[in-house]
Amino acid sequence: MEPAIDAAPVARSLLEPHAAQVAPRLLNLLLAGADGRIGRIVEVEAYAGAEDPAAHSYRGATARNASMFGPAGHLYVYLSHGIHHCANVVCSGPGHGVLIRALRPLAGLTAMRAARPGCLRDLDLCRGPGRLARAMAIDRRHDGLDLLGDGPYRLLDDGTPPPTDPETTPRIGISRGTEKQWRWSVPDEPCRSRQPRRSRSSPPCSA
DNA sequence: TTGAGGATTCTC
DNA sequence: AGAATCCTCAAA
Repeated sequence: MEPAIDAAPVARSLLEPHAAQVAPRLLNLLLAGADGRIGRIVEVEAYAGAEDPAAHSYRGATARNASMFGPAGHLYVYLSHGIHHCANVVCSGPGHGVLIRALRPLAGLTAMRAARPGCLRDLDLCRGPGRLARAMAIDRRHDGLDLLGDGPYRLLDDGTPPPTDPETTPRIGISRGTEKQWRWSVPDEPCRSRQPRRSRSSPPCSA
């Protein structure tokens, strides 16, 4: 048996206003879903609407990204590369959202394993945005869903504060806005996503 | 109507 | 390094 988890809903005011302000606050909160699946948020990225060329919302609202312009605390889910779904928490800034990039699995591991056949280690179940959406059974049907109500997916606080010294790095997998240090993660957390493959054109890591 | 380009992951 | 895989959006 997994231990019971005592957690309370998150206040909507936590998601105001700017995604880059909100993102590090989400570290160590819980994402809960169907079949008792719960994971602790250990890696996030901020996307900030019209001021952020890397954001899907950069050029304004479209059919795909409409939920990014809706109420804070709702989900924005998109399909990446025609294969993987990725989940964001919408912030109050227009077109702002926080991409959840990795979770540490806490409960509902059986359901997560079943959703991710071929995943060998529990550490890897939610290690990456596409993987965690799969493990939590999140897809485009959940786009726009409120995470702060009584819905099937909820953002919860079990009293664990965000880290005082989160690791800060550039965002992963984008081609514009790469100068912004808008990726945050919990230090020494094994369930963070892998660093991207070093691109041919970028200089090797000196050592 | 067309086509280039993905907020990724897995395998070779 | 390359593939899988399909939706989105800007441009024509």
